[in-house]
Amino acid sequence: MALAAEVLGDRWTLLILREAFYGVCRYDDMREDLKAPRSTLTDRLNRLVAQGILKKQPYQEAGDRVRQAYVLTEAGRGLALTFLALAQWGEAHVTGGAAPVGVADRETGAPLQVALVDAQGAPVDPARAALRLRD
Amino acid sequence: MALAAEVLGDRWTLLILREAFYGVCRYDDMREDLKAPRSTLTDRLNRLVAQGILKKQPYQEAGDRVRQAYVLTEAGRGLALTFLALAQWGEAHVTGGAAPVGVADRETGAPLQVALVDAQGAPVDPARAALRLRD
DNA sequence: AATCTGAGTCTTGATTTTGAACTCAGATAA
DNA sequence: TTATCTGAGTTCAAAATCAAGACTCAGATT
Repeated sequence: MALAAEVLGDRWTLLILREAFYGVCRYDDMREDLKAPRSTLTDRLNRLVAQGILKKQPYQEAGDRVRQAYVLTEAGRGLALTFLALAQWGEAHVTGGAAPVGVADRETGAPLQVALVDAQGAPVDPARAALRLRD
Repeated sequence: MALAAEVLGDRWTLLILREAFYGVCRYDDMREDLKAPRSTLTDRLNRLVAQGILKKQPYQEAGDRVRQAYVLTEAGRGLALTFLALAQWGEAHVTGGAAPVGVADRETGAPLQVALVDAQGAPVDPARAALRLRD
């Protein structure tokens, strides 16, 4: 988990990833949303690419030259659960209970939750969880 | 989630919380584990206390004066799922697949997982999740 | 030829972080 | 009583990092 801390342990990186999950993938769009300084944004994006969490994807719009988009890689998409858990926490503990947002199914709208489950899918209290060496 | 980023968007804060989840709660123990500079550690601990994620708890060992321990509050413990999800991600994507650790039940040793589930507890693909405004 | 735009780089002053030394309060030892 | 030890911090100068804004560059448009 030390490496994971290396990845997420930065305000801008966290916000950039949130943008990426929202589907924002262009430099200037992120810059506008986040109001991050250019040099910082460039630095964080490059770092995320080097870490294999984002990748540059060339794209071209009609009557314009080729540009780069930053999109989540497979590993990057794997962080979704972490972000959802964090959003769920913020909702419950930061926003004073009067939670304005929740996690829901993109298509059906049904409410979803991040939870700890055992091999049979039965829910387990997070207090019971511990990191263990695999056999 | 912007506030959540405020909380977690810092390398030392993330590592301090990991220590807290491991049960380390004394200033000097953390300092030794993390090798963080004293001033930074003091600053982050105070910040976490101000944010209501840790609390100071006086304790006294035999033949010693009263000291402060830093323990997770209810809100702090609520971050467990986020950390477990992060650990699970690190395991799968950072540690190159050959994962040495996993999440398991503290008592029975049964393997556990952080997962996205619907209201009935059935697993859902994280790609389907979106943040939605509550009705 | 002049202008515009997305995506950067460069420069410079401001803020943060670091490491090392210093402080403080109570317990114990001499 | 004076000295010493320890956990838990402060304080301070030097080093690293960040922010804001100006500058660059390449290709499309006027």
